[in-house]
Amino acid sequence: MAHILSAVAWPYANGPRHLGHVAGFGVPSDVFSRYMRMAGHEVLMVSGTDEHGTPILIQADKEGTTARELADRNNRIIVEELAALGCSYDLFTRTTTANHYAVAQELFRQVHANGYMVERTTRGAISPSTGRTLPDRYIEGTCPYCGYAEARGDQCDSCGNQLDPTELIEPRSRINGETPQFVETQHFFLDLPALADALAAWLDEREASGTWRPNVIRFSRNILQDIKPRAMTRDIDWGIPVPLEGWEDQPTKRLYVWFDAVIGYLSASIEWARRLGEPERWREWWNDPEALSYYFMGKDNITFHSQIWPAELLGYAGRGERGGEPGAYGDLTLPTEVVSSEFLTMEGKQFSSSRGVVIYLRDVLERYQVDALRYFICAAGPENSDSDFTWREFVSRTNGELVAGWGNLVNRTASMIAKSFGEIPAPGERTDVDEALLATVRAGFDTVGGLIARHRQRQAVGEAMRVVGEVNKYVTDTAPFKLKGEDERERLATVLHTAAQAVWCCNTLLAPFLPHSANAVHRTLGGDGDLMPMPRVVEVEDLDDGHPYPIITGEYSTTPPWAFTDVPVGAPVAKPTPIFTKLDDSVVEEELARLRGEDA
RNA sequence: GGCGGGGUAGCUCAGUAGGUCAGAGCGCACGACUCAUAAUCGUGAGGUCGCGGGUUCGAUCCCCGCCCCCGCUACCA
Repeated sequence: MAHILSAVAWPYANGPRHLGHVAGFGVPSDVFSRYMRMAGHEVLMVSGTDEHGTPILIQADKEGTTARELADRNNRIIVEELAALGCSYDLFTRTTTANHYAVAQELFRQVHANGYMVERTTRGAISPSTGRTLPDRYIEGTCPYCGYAEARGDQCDSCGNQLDPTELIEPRSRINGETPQFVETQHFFLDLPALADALAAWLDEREASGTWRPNVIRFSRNILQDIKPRAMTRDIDWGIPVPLEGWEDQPTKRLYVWFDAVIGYLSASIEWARRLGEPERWREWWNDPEALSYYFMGKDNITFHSQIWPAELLGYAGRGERGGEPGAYGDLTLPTEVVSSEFLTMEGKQFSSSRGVVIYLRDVLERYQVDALRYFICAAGPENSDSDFTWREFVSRTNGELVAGWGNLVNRTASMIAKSFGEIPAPGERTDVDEALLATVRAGFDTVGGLIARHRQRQAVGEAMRVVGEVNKYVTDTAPFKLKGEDERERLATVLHTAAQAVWCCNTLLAPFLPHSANAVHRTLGGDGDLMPMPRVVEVEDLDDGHPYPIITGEYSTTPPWAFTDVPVGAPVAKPTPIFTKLDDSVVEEELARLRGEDA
């Protein structure tokens, strides 16, 4: 048994999440966490909404509200949709808690004290009317190379040249059109070069473990090549104050949103322990060198998890070339594995809320079964390369695999049992066919479990479905529906018991992927209550400042073991109702019309 | 431009440290069966494994060149 930190990327609180988001981090992290709990490990799964940064501020301005109000609203939306998806967080919180502020400031202070946070004067663009940093992306103007009038400050979309915003002809703010001011400004830089050797040593060790996905480790090594100090503060009035004398009171200097967002993994762990009433409990996942940590995210986040976050941890511990010592949190463990997904596209195009190429999670959850979506993501998600979501494939996988394959197996098995016995029958003597099926099912636990542990969920779910296929074949071959004679009664009982036993176990194999329907199947076969625990949304108050907000949490100690368990002989089985809903082909056209903006 | 990923049956993809490696699922055709949401089971057709060279007894898998698609390129998160 190990302590496993399941660290899930923090969704940015600028609106509801779309399928690309949950395919990248939501579902994979939940499958992994649920499986690890079933396998007997002590899992701590944390995340929250990331609420600082320029985009939220701008959007709030646009809507005539405050950043805080906007964050409150979007936090609630995201909490509700992730809970509905069944993501079993121990704590899903947010970056605007007093606890998070304190933890982020503690890290900054110690990294600074250890000498890895250096002050520098830089030239940057600010908005003259607000004094806020104007990120390169928010400046546009005429490209000096090709004359394109709407080049962005970081890159020209027309000719592809990389730009410096000062090169733009007639630069203007994309936010309000004003001319940006290029000013000298003081910022703190994380001295990544001073931590580069330590980072490289850590990556060497991680690479040697052989478990990282190849593209992730390669990319991480790559960005280590020309590593430079990176600014960790911004001129902005929305964020965490810089906890140093002379800086604290400056209303326009704040920590860079990415500096604080990754600290959320630690602060959420601490908040979880505090809410539990055992405030030091988080240390089991963070101070024990044997503890394992897995970070789930989309590939656009790799830099922050395989470089910035480990650098912050190394700097905090004083493990760079300048030495130093750990702060109050002690020596914190670096990521065991950065598990990055690729991107999900949508009918061949990249998701884009602004261009309307988007399917929001909540819309899907409103119209379709949550496990149908989870199934699609597990079976066809962007695990090792980009993958495409199409409504046609969604319908075809749901109908062909979930409904006709798995759901129908449950249904035909339960129907026959209900009709012939009304309860799970006790088996008579088993034949070779029966034993062979049970052996196949038993072997499934090692195979499927091993694949999930290695983050090969597509193959894992495929393997589980292959076992389902074997059970369907068994039912067809043994043809219990033909065993009608009184002298065949015992054989019938044996066959139906074996089928029920196999379905019972397949349900366990599929439970990390399909937790909601696992509960339905469980009851169909006479099980008591829920098989898989579900997260719940709880209204809480900030532990330090009383601000109310919703969290996702749960009691997962009742998680069933990842093992062959006996189907309850004698448990009543009634005529079943189908677990999964078959989708009409018209869904495809309907949804495509919706995408085109026609109301269906 | 740089870095990375990918181009394998109609579709979605797996695969080989080079020699039963030409595969799976879906779709299609045919057959079996009827317990089940017309679900299930079996059989079959189908591909010069992006293009051109090279190394080798032998390459889809290694090397070189080329074409095409996609992503990232670090102060948006």
